[in-house]
Amino acid sequence: MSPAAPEPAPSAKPGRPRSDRARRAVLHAVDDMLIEDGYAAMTMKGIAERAGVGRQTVYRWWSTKAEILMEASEADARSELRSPEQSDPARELSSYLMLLRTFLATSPAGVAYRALVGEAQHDPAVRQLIERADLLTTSARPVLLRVQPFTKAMPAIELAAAQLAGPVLSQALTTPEPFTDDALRAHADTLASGWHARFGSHPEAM
Amino acid sequence: MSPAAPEPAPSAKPGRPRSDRARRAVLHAVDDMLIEDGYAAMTMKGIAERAGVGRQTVYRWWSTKAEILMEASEADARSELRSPEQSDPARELSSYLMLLRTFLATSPAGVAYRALVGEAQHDPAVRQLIERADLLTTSARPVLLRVQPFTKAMPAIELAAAQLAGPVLSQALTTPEPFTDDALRAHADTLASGWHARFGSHPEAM
Amino acid sequence: MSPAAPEPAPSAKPGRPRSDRARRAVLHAVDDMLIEDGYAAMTMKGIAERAGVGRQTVYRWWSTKAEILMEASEADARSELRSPEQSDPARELSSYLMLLRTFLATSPAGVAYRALVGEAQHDPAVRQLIERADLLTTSARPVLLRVQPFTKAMPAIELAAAQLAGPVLSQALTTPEPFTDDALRAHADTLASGWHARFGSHPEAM
Amino acid sequence: MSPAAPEPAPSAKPGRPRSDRARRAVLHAVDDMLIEDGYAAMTMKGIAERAGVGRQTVYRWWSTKAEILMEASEADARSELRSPEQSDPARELSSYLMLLRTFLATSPAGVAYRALVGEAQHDPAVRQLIERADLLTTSARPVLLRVQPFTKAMPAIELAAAQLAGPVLSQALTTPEPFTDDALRAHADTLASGWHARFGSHPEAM
DNA sequence: TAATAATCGAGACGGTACGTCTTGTCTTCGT
DNA sequence: ACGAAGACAAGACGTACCGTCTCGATTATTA
Repeated sequence: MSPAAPEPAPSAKPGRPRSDRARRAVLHAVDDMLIEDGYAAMTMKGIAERAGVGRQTVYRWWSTKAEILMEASEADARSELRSPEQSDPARELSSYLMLLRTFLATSPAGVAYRALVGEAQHDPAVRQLIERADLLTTSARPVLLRVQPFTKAMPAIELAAAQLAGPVLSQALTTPEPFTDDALRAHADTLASGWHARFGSHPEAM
Repeated sequence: MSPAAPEPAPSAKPGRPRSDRARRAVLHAVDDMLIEDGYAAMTMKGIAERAGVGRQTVYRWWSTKAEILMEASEADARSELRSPEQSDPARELSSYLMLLRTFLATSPAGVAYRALVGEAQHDPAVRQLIERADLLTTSARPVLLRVQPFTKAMPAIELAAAQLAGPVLSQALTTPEPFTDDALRAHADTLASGWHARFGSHPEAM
Repeated sequence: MSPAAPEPAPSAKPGRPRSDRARRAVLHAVDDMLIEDGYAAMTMKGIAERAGVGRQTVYRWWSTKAEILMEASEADARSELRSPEQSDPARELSSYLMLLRTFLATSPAGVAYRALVGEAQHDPAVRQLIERADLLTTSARPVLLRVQPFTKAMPAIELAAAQLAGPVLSQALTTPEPFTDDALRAHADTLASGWHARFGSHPEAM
Repeated sequence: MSPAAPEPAPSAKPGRPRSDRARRAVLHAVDDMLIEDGYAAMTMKGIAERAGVGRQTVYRWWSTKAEILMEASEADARSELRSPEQSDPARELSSYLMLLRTFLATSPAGVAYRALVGEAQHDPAVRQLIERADLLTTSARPVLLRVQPFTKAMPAIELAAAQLAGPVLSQALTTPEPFTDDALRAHADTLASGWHARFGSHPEAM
């Protein structure tokens, strides 16, 4: 009887709206399959089947498995790399380094990131995704900004971030064993010294 | 009586010996195709056809295209990363860094190395090849050994190599632009200072 | 209101339906290739390419080239072996024999049948196809049923069919020259006599 | 002077003579493999390995597996199809038919013959081998010659052989079950009657 | 006693079909 | 219009066999 406003949705577009159920199913499938089978064994076909979703639905919203993986893991990656503020500058560096090392070595989002960096070496489109995300600089920046006031000559943030995080990423990508805590502390010390730190809250400093 | 040990054959195996012509054709094909088409577009089928070689012949001697690429580029990579001795320690570090940066950015062997590091993230077998080669430590070691006498506290070679080369490799793998010469010099300075170097203040120290 | 038999769809299955265009292209390709190149030179790969069809599409609907060939030629074979009714029993036998001889020697469907009998000796699956089709008995039966009333002791249809058609098939499979018309008439006479026929000399005998 | 040229051998050729050991090993291998794995699964490679013989050695003496199989089985086939003389003409025909049926159904040489007839439909070279051997006429001829005096109108030997043996071969090649003894006796009777036999030396005849 | 020559087993060679897999597109139905 | 199902053309995968070739070793005849 009601005049029946047939306008159930705030979405102005006609037709059936995108199914959020399908979107989440795909993202979860990708997350799971990466851990269970690895990146190489993941296929668009497999993802669609695992998600219980039509193949075309996947292709409609994403071009490659890398793109899906990016969307599935980027938020996690950023939040997991948010290094909490520390009591002193030396700790800022070393606790960030440990966070990063563990993220790359064991976190699902870290595994995803390594896979994406790998794929970026073969596929220019993935390369752009990785460059845009720039996870290293992005995650190191807050730490460096907190440490900067205590140093006399830290270089530009981009270089400093590479100096800080680059060795850890390289290690994760090319060697079997990640750095120990001691190694990371030594690395932090080297950089702190190199940046002419006066980390003056510590009386003996320099 | 018999004056000679009856050691007649250096080739003990029966059957037709391996064709060196085929081996070289495959390695050259891989080298060329990587530059022309990129790693992803390279296929075992394509390599065999390009080399004018049977498919089975490729599979007989190599398991994956990564393995071929490794054999094709490893020697080049090692020789291209042999950093010539410099007049002073500061130059040792920075000229190695520039060599490494340019190798990764433009050398065919460097492109191959990046592709292999990429593939190592997807394939454990390639991962082992990369770990065994350990190009960073191997190439940085001679430089570090020459610099070490001038520092008071350089850490273990493995860590020092990662500190030195890691940022350059990470940059090459994840960002669009390689480091400038200035940035590399700044990085060298940072490490030298961090390692408590007494560079040059004692020029006679050499 | 209407009871409305809710039988809207003959195709209950979801998904894209089978392409009849692809099916016919494959069957035609097989027909042509058998004549042009022979059975041994036909390959699943070649059939797919000749038909302009994906390889998987062929394998999806047929297991072997023999299966395709069977489907492509069975209908033709049956219709070509339908021997028209004759004015007298002696003619029934001899005209069927000539039909069969010429079918096996020159008809494309006859060539296909010979190839399939050949393959049946190597592949049990093809063997079953051939056994199920039982072309000899099937094609001879109508002839024998028309002749039977004029004989006193024709054996069971299966044996009679083998007696009638077996020599012609054997000849086609193992010797260079097919039987002449005279030979076939002599064969028909032998069987007619052997079956104690009182053919036509006594038309009222019916 | 020369006390008899030392020419002990009909083999005038220089060089190492053909190894009879290798020849027999190949023939045995083919015999065994046909029974164990079937014709289709036999390969030149497999035969060589099974015989413990080089691949080239096989190709040196035979072109195809069919040729080897022919050499391996022809002698057996001929001797197994030598039908012993019987006490009366009716028995001549029926005991030959039973011999032939059992040969085709169960004898290794019979299996080989069926495989060769099969291959002959695909390969003209094998076709010629089969035509030259003409096993049916060859084996039926002695029987027919012994029976002929007792018939008034047996056709030419080739046709008579096809009439006699053709149904049995066709049955063996295209149907699952071979003929029973009764069926073969009925077939013999039909032909005998058809050939106007007077088999009359036997009072009860006909 | 050597030289010559054809054989032997072994196994790599360039090719090519096998049957399976994944790709990205398309075509159908039901919601 | 979207979503699921699944067929479509294309083409790489790694394996098997093809028939040829190249080895070193063996076994004959001829000089």
